[in-house]
Amino acid sequence: MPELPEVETLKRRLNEILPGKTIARIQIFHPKSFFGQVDELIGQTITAVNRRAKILTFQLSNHQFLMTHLKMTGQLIVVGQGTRVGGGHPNADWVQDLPGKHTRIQYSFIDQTQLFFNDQRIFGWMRQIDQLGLDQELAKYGPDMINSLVTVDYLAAQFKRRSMPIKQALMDSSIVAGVGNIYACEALFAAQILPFRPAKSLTNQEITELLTQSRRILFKAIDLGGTTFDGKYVDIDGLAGGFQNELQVYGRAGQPCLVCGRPIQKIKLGGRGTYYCAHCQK
DNA sequence: CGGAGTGTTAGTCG
DNA sequence: CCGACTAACACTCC
Repeated sequence: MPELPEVETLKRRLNEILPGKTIARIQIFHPKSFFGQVDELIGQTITAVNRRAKILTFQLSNHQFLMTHLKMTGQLIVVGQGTRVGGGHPNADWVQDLPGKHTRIQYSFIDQTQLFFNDQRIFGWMRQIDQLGLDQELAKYGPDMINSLVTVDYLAAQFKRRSMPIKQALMDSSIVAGVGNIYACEALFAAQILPFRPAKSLTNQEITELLTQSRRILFKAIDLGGTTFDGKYVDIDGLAGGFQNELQVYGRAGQPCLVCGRPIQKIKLGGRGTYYCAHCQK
């Protein structure tokens, strides 16, 4: 589930409860889910939680970092005295006893609070890393779409030398970070641009509109706490978001376009499900 | 049983 | 070296 708005939502929630907590114990249940030195983390206090692209970083009192990418199915859940806070991929682990079937790492803090990293498909990871390593990792990413560093001129320069579909260019994190499959579909619909158009074919006016709409949608999704698909879990306080009610095209194949009434199309682009309106998007 | 799923990266080829 | 394309990662649900 996690795209930029979901990760940002998670960051804000974690920042309200994790700073000041000291790691007492770490249990790794799956070797592919953790990299780095556990010893660098034990006894350290979390001072802040930050986000860049879809990556979360936990800053520690010894100037090391705990870094995580949830990929498709990762979740972070903090369980305290009668409280449960977190976010990420919505599934039954949100409500079940933890550690559960998909718990890959468990952090225990000295105040008895627990942090669980659950990840069904084991694409996600957490790692211990120092400042230099963190900088090197983050250097692979273009600026966040919601960062003002992303300008029409910047995007135009990137797009004009690429023949790949604009949707793939929009989702290419080395060009611009934080736009995943859902929000790419939604932004292209809002900007009235067909997803398979070569990136280099966009006019400056179209790029301007795409940038404006991408930002608007991402900020709105953050305001609503992200997108939660599985209806079974949307009522759980503190975990679910509300943007699923705002989706215009994603997941609506065959249903009427909310603007013109014609059926929403679904194709595959770069191996990903792509939804659009053949009439409204040019 | 086959296919699809909210993300990224390694490898290949031109 | 760059861009385009594909497979792979591992698991659950429909």
